[in-house]
Amino acid sequence: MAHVDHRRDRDRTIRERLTERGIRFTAGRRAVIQELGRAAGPVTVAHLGEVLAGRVPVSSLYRTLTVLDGAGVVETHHGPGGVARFELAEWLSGHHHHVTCVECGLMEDVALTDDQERALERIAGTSRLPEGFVAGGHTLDIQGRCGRCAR
Amino acid sequence: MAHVDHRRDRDRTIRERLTERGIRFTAGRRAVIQELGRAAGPVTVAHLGEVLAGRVPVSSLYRTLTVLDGAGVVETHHGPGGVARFELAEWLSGHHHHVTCVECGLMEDVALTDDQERALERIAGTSRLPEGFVAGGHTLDIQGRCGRCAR
DNA sequence: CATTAGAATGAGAATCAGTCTCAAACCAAC
DNA sequence: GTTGGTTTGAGACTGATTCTCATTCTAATG
Repeated sequence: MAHVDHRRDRDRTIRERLTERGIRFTAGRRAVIQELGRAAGPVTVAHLGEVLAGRVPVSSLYRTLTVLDGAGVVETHHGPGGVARFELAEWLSGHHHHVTCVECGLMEDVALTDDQERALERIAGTSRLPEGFVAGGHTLDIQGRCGRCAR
Repeated sequence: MAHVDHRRDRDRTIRERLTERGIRFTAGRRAVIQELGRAAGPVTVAHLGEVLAGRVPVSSLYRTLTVLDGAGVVETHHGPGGVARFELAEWLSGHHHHVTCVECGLMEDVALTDDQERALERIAGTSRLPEGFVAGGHTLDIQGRCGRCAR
């Protein structure tokens, strides 16, 4: 499915997907999705809590994110420190990879060129996996230090 | 630095590295390292606890792993569920990547061919990173289901 | 071989991210 | 505007990880 570009369209698509599964697209959920759409990479619950300034309590944030993950609308990652980070699923934001700051844990999106992506796909697709392992996707993660931490 | 092959050599090298930093290479630490050397991929503290059958208490395991990580002897990863997994650093085990089971969190090592690795390095090295980000290493992670969970 | 100072250990308390519970609020449809 | 299922908020709870501190070890020294 193609990357969904405009907020309006995106919200409609998400609403449809949720409705299909008997899940409501409520204000809190919309707020979380909007925030994820703004972010430059996967964000933590702590971040969402701050940005949404208490409008959505932590327990609801976690629940919302779990529900949305289950519905395939958000994806969950675990950065340094074991803190979960969330972002819109790739069918909404486009396929991409991440850079991770080993110092502060910040994650940001990195898009590859089509050539790079093709090459990466070939690597992932032809590598010898452990017996019985069934591959789904792949992620290239580049580690280093973010602008702030690099000093 | 080249991948250290034999346990004897490996332990000597590690001892030197630790000694340089005023860190002792004690029985508990040796046990942990030996176990990491046996594993087919990054393992959890719970796993180490079982395998070492209570010979090393949890608090010591965490401390040991933290110390060894700080000394560059082990590396820490965070799999699904946010549970930390530990493995020997690459200068000891050789550069490699991982497959991750999205179901149970199992991680196993995957080595690429030299060609694949070169291609991957080129991709990581030429991708456009966020302003100010200084890249260190890269990791290709292949997600899917392990033999057990794929059923 | 005894001394000693710094390093390491064990046990349990403390922390913190994330999950669960349950009563109250909501929503969509009738 | 009633109803039944869904969502929400607050706070209790869990489980992984970290911290504390008194005790034990180690390695170097005399």
